[in-house]
Amino acid sequence: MITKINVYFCRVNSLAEENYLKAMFSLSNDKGEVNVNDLSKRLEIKMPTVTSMMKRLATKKLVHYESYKPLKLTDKGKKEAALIIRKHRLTEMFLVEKMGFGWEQVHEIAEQIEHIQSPELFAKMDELLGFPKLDPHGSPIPDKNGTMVWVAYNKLSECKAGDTVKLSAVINTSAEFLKFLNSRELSLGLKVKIKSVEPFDNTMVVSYGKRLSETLSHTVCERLLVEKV
Amino acid sequence: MITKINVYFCRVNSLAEENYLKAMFSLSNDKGEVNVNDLSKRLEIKMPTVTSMMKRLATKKLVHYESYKPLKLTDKGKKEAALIIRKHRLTEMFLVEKMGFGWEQVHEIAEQIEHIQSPELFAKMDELLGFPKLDPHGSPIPDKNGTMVWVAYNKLSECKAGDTVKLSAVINTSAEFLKFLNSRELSLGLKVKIKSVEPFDNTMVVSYGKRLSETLSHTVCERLLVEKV
DNA sequence: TATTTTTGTTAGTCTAATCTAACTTAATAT
DNA sequence: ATATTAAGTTAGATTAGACTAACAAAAATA
Repeated sequence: MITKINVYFCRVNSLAEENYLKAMFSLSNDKGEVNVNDLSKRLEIKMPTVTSMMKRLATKKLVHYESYKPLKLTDKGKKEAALIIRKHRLTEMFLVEKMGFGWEQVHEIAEQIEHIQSPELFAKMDELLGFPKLDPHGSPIPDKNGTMVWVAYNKLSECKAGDTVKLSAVINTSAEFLKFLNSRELSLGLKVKIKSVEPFDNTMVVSYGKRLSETLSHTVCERLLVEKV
Repeated sequence: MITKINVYFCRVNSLAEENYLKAMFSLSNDKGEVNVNDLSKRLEIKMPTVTSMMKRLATKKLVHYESYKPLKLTDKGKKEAALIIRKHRLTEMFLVEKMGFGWEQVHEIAEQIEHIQSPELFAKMDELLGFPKLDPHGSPIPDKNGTMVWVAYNKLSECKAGDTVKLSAVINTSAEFLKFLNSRELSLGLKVKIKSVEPFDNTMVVSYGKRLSETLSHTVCERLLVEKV
């Protein structure tokens, strides 16, 4: 006799749990610590609720919890969080690059789709996007194992005349800023040569692609992250 | 003073409620009636739970509920259900046609994505798919208002020699059957002419596209729905 | 028609996830 | 150093959504 075992939908962590993990991940300071209060504010959930959830996540070995001490994700917790962020960022990229959404439209949708349980779906997005390492904000996309590769970027504004750099990421993306980048044909991966820096206002004159002399304001250069080449 | 009103996420019906509505819709008989028992079995949820949910859906005017009488969706309930089915079918089609999934892989994923709250996402899928009226099973896709257009189909097996018909839908799709159709270049929308019907076993000889003489078994003809042209 | 079976309901329990009120510990400021 | 404020916890209530056990109504059958 065969016993039927239903494994339709094996959700390891609930939707609520996933949201706590993700928020903790993004709020962690350099020591990996988070305050109950900050978490409470971020999630718009009252502190006692947060405390009780932390106790639960601790029994699941996702969080180190000790009364009155700062919260910390365990390695397991970090990995789970990174995998959710992976799904979020892949979704955002997919919506923008493959479905024609505007960048400002996709966050809300990705907030929901990041909870979908289907490794195949996200593997397919990854494939169709060409296995990107960074999303259009320049934030790293964790890999299938939840590993996030952080590259040490420099701001373009910190480079000096004569440097040749690769455009790798963008800080504090706004729809307007992305439109500006588009209008100047500035895209991630682009090689840019710094021709001169105006000492008065830190404006840079750069060349790239077919554009041999473009001027970028300091405000713009502060928001562009580059790798030296 | 401005009062902040958060309307981040206005989920009208919970995930559980949506699943009840969808199940009721698909179990409804010609009178639009469903039994508590059948619903309970379909959802794998015990009858008392179903009863109590029905009372809740009744207060939300989604279900007509009277003790010991068959359940019925209200018009409002039917509409909500149809909209979920719309999302499910658009998702399945999108996964197959735009992302390269196999038909057998997409149901599970669509079961989750159908609950995503984002009219924009599904409008975009609809657009990218060219506003399809039928999914690859030949099931109708409800429109944005939850209206489902049912076309009166005939089985191919019920047609006679000399008829020319348009292939419009498929009954009881299995991965194997769809593979078979692919291998013979039989696709929805295709015009097929019936050359002869073998009276012994009801096998049909048909021509279509570049194939001037293909033989289709009765089993296959029983599963192909057509419109006369 | 009377009995049995199936279907549906009621009552009460449980867990997840939220809340408020009251209390405790830690941090800040006088 | 003490008083005040901020941060964190405990206790207890609430709602959604599930369950089991027991009962009631309707349908099927003898």
